[in-house]
Amino acid sequence: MTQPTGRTRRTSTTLEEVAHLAGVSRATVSRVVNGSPRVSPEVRTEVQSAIERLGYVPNRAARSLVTRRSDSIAVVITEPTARLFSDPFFPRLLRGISSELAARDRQLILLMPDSAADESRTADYLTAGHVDGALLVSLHANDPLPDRLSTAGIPIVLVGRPPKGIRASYVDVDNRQGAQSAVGHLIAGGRRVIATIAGPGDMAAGTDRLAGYRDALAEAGIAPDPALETTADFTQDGGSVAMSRLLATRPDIDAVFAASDLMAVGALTALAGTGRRVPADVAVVGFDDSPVATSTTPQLTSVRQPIEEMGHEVARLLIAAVEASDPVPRRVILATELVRRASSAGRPSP
Amino acid sequence: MTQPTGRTRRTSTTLEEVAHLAGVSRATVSRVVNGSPRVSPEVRTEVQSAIERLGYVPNRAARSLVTRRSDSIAVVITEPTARLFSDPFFPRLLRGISSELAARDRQLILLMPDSAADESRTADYLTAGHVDGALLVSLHANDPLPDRLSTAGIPIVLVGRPPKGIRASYVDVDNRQGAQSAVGHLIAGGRRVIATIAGPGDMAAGTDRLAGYRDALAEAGIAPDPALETTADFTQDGGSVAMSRLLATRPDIDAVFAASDLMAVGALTALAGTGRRVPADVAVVGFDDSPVATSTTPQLTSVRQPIEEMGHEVARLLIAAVEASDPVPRRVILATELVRRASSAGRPSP
DNA sequence: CATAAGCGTGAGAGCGCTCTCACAACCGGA
DNA sequence: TCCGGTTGTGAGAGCGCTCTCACGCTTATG
Repeated sequence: MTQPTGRTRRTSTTLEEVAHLAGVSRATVSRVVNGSPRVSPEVRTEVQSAIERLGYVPNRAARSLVTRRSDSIAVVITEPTARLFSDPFFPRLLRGISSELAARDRQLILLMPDSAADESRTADYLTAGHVDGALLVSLHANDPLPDRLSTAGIPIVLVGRPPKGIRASYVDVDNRQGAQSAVGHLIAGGRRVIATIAGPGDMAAGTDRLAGYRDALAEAGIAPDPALETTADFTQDGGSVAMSRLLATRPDIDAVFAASDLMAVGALTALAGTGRRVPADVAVVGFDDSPVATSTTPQLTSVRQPIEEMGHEVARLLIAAVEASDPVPRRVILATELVRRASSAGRPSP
Repeated sequence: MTQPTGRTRRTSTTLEEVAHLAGVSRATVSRVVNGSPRVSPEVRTEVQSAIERLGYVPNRAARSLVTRRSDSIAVVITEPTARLFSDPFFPRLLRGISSELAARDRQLILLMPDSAADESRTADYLTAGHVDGALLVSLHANDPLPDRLSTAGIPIVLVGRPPKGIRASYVDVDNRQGAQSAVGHLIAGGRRVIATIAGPGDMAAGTDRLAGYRDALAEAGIAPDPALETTADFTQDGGSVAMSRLLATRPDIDAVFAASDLMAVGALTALAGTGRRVPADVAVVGFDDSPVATSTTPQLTSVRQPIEEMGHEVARLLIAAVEASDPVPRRVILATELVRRASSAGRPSP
């Protein structure tokens, strides 16, 4: 065997070498590696020990070339800077996805386009067939990506309920139920003038949580009041401004449900600015149960989401879609849990 | 051409087809695609238009098989859960790395091992040659990964100065200088009894920031006092406990420099618990300039790190190492910037 | 004018794997 | 006993690409 010229190359062991050592053909080694049942037990163990002895690892590129699968999954995070950097949602989700993919022996290819040009390049990349499927993390309305990918035949699964008009599998937490339990908790604590700072109207998490808020009021027989509902952009500053706006029209508010912890923090700031005490004068509940919820004074009651579990679920769904090439969209909704802390303690005298 | 049986397959265009359309050989198309200079201008444009017309995209697997490069880079994040989820460092870093890799047409393969078994599997994966190099993000002391990879000939670059004994390229921020400027700012504000809550002694960021603290005191001619130095684990609770410990021995403290914003938040809580006012009685400065710095009352003065830039730099360094197969370790140190906010306002009467 | 030296291009091998097909060995039923 | 079926294994093609080598042509050099 002639040694090629040029720089050192780590020549890793090949199927051929394993086959030779085990005294069988390449095909048989391939069968063992891929778990085909059509191999006699004796030959199987013989091959396995050869693999062990040589430290053989299949060459992904070669396999990929013939199978036309890459065994890799793209995770696309298209999110404006602000939230991406302040919300622990993304690392937690990635962790969940990562552990599921690792367990299934898939590569996680991360794409974080941060400009329009980038997004178009991302779409090109994905449709070029370099990945078996894609997980789309935080879709904004009118994002052309889902359509482009569906057209190209690339399986996708979305994290969070997609904007209207997009037909695709997704995994979401039960935002509506979570919000309802949060507001129900406020009502149970004796609050009656309950405002909400909802999320953007073009995001499912925004509208669903608002719906849950209304559900809880309806269930308690409290009439809804548009003056108690406002929206913000999930950020702290937005929450602060929204709270001030609410207080200006309804100074008698005794509780507020914010659709994110960050907005709840903003609300706390605004409330403190008007001299109101939390929870004595106004109770506050957030959503997400992010770390910031325990760094405020008082600590924030919040709705916890099973984020890692979302990651697992979304990865599982995508792998199933890739393997089945089964176009029936599925959705998985995960339950939330209310975490009670000081910011929503019931009022002493109801 | 016979159509293979089985499910639909998206057959993408190949070099062969482009070559045929352009009336040249595969080799020439390959030259054009890879930017070889040995192609006449006429042929080049002819080929390019054929590529355009067919929407040709090279098959990575096939290329990889022959070049023995994967054009993909692993990013390994080995970090205990707590910090990963509360610290926006990671998403920001990933963004920086991602944009650099995308620009250089490399895939970002994300690995987040979350158990010992996982870590061993990660090492196996990396040494199997599936990636051209690896970026190791938050190395703990005694991590065997750098050594294993170096031995296997996989180029690595570290984020943050590595623990002693590891010889590898890395990118870090100037922790020492950053800490020094923070403490210098406290001194300039008239503070004299300045404590520090340092990070863990086995992390470079911990020891470097402590050194910067001492530098600033020395420069101002203030004698160091062991009773004013304590360490914590970069978490909020740790910071709170540490602050209480400091106050117990030195109730006359008039300023504290915490080596992370989270610890600074903990310190704020502990200070409030003893009735001390910030900044009137005690000034507080953090490190990281994370979003939490603006959600506290008062807002936190902090040392900002160019995290995205770190991501860019570290990716650049790794690609250079891969291409040059040049084993000379390099290090790049990036400057920090002090962001002044209310928590460290100078005292009215010095 | 002969020879050398470039330059642009094509032919063809081969990267490591999977998968189809052929085939030998063995089985049980008529 | 013969034959169709099953089972385990091997031979060999070929996935799409790069890269070496050879070749014909043009241009400088002695």
